[in-house]
Amino acid sequence: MTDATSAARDQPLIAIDVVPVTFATSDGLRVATARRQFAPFAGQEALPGVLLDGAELLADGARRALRTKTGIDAAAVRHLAQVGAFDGPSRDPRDTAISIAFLAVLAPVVAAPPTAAAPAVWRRPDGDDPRLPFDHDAIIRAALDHVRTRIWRDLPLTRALLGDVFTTTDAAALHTALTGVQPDPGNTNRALRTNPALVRTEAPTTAAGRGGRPPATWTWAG
Amino acid sequence: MTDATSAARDQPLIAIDVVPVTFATSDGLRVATARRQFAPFAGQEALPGVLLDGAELLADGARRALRTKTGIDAAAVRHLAQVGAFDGPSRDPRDTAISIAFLAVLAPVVAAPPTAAAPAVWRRPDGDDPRLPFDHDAIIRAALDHVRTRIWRDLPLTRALLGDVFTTTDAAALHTALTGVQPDPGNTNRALRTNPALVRTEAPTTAAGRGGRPPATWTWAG
DNA sequence: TCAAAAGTGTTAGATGTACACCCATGC
DNA sequence: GCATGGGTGTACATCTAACACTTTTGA
Repeated sequence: MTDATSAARDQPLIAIDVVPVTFATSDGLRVATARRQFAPFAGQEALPGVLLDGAELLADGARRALRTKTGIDAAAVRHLAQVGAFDGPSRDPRDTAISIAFLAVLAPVVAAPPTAAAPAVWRRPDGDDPRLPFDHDAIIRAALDHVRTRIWRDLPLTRALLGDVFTTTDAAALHTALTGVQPDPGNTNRALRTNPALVRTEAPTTAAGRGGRPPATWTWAG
Repeated sequence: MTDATSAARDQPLIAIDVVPVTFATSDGLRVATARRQFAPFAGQEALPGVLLDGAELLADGARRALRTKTGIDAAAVRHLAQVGAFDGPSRDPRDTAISIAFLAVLAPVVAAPPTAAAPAVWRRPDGDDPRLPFDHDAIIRAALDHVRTRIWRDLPLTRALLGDVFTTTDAAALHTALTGVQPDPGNTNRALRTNPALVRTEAPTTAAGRGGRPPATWTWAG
């Protein structure tokens, strides 16, 4: 946005790639991919992505990628955050392109095989699935790092992951999914109790436990 | 990087904007701007920025912006970090354009009026200079926020700001410049002494103090 | 009543904050 | 020696981690 010569129009393509993430205590963290329709890498699973439109906002491009590539509606997006811009000659064999990556936290979905209307495939990010094309593995790593460093500091992000009502168990499971270590249940409860952003609810403990005392449930103040 | 139709080429322009930052105990934090040569906003001070070239890496574009707009050579760049991508219809009156912003930490410069070869104007970020065009004020805010949240956690960044050899006073002044509060000198010294990344040096206390005990000097281990 | 799972209490260690006092320098 | 300013020691609060023990549920 500096030179007057806007004729210098051999710029890289601008792609938007989205890392769709959900969390549920039963399933842990999940990242969605979809089968690519077009070359390059047609037929392979990859992150949903689009080329940015002329007058489109970056966040709108991210929502469009979710909708058109995975069938996920914008209403299901609880949180959208920019992760960063990725470049490098090796990331796209076709054209030079930069990718602006977004993290999208979605409401957890019922486990279902991908259909034509909802072609998303949900996978564990640490699973040993086949590696993704482009630099999508690096993008997922950056997105999860974004989450790891901001959980409980970024309240909208945390709320998007846990939902409006959640249990102590859910919070502990999220911590385990992100860091790999499971926190002391007692300390977890105390951290939630003393968090001014949370209030305890009397909501019935949703799912049937496998025995044991049902966990406390929490909502967000304000 | 998704649709096969690479004919969809009415994408926004890709600009690279750089926030050049230096720190010195005597001057505090400084951000450089340069007078724009071209429309829009020709003649006004703004962050150095360029339109990305076709095969150019983002970081290379940032270095080119520094060189061509402020006369700062890449060798003076101690640290370069991506801050984020900025969009929005109001940010450029000419074309739709997105900007990928970089933070560039530079070796402190001797205070000198801008020349044709080095047209950079160094200003205090919190000063009441006239507001900058585009969304450059927001970009500077984001870049400084990037520094504030990473200081002492991101060692290369911290080292770039303080230099290879620095005094306890320098570290305290950096803290003051970033947070506005000046830390307890005793605690500052202890924090440096117990930081495994630092070693104490016997370097002579460079500048003549205004009286008072000269501060300890530190270097980076490894 | 037993096992499972969560909640409460308590404590040791680490970390952070504050402040009184001591030391090195310029004038 | 006196003002200036950094360094050392110490006390106190806070946060963190760990663990023993209690409570609530399902089977």
